[in-house]
Amino acid sequence: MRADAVRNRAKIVEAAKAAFAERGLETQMEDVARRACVGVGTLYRHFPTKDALVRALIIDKMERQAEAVKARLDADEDPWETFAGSLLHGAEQQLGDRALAQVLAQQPHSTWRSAAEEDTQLAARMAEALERAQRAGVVRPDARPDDIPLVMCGLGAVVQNERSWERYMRLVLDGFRARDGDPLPG
Amino acid sequence: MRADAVRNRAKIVEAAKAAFAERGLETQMEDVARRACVGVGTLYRHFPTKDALVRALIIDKMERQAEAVKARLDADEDPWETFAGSLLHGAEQQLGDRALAQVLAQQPHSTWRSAAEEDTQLAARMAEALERAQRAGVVRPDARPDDIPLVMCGLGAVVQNERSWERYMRLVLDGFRARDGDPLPG
DNA sequence: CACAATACGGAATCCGGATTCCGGTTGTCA
DNA sequence: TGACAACCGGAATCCGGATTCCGTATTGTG
Repeated sequence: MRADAVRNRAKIVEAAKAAFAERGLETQMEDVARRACVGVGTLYRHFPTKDALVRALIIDKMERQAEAVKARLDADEDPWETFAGSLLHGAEQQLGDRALAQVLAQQPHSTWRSAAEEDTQLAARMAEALERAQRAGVVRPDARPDDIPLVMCGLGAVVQNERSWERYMRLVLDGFRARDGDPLPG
Repeated sequence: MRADAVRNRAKIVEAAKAAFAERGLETQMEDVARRACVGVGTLYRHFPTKDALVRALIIDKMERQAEAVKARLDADEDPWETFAGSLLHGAEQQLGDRALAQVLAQQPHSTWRSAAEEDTQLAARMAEALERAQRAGVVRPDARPDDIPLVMCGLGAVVQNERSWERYMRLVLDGFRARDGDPLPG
């Protein structure tokens, strides 16, 4: 790849990250190009489609998140802290990236969203965090790994709309903690 | 208003309800018109804008929901049942209406969404249900009325994406029940 | 240094809807 | 029943963005 092409690609990715984080999915390709000081044509030579661009950004974000969870698991601290901390970290991630929150909350993308979650092992690692917490007896035993996407999905909506996402998170976390009451259905 | 105009308006409202419930906000004005066996022009004479049409449908849904909550309050049964039942009823409502779920989960509409909630007294009545449950000691005392929209907003996203919305609801409800642990922030 | 081979910019094109317009109908009232 | 206003249908128009195209400008190779 030619040197200028490499340089431009980097500029584009940076610009796109910033733009989508700030404005969300409505960000226009021209905005990205302008921010990157590049023509739309160039943008399209690097990413054939707006969707492809978004996909790349999201997968990148998820990889980072997966790493963060791994770090927590490796540190092997208090199981509850590991679990809750990972979830809260994810929430902050969404708070700082409108596009991420939108993708997590919306349906049309769910196909590759879940694919990405698995590819990046994010799902597996979160499951591990959950299981440890359950073994330690600090999370209800009837919680399941796939309850986590459930919560992150809801969070995506909350983060975009309401100011008190932190109350939401705490409420849900207390739901995970709960031990009395009816067991979860299905 | 001329007789045929009245008839057409009714047909349009019915068609719109069905179409938006089924397909969500992506429903096209022409689809609605076709279902109502009416030209787009007619549709536009009754509702000046797609947005106006959606607004009308949503407000209607909320009114019904407000009535349902009132009915529960009037019945004056077990406070927990009243509270949880109202929330679950809302969830079912969203399950049966893609557009409703989308509006509740998405941001751009939040302006008139909240307006509608207040107009229809839905907010006030949910608050009442919450308070009763708190007085009865079955809901944590640090929960607040505006935690409810939070949850319904998240639910909007969950309902669209994941199959197990019921697990989500139960988890959240257990969060409301919780009494130990840290108090909710902010 | 000259020539391909690659990249670039950004105006022009394309497209999927929403919204408008107007000649033709229908309902109503005297 | 006749006249007129209120309605209709749906083709034509408009618009915001994504995507394509092509004449130029850069690179790096012999």
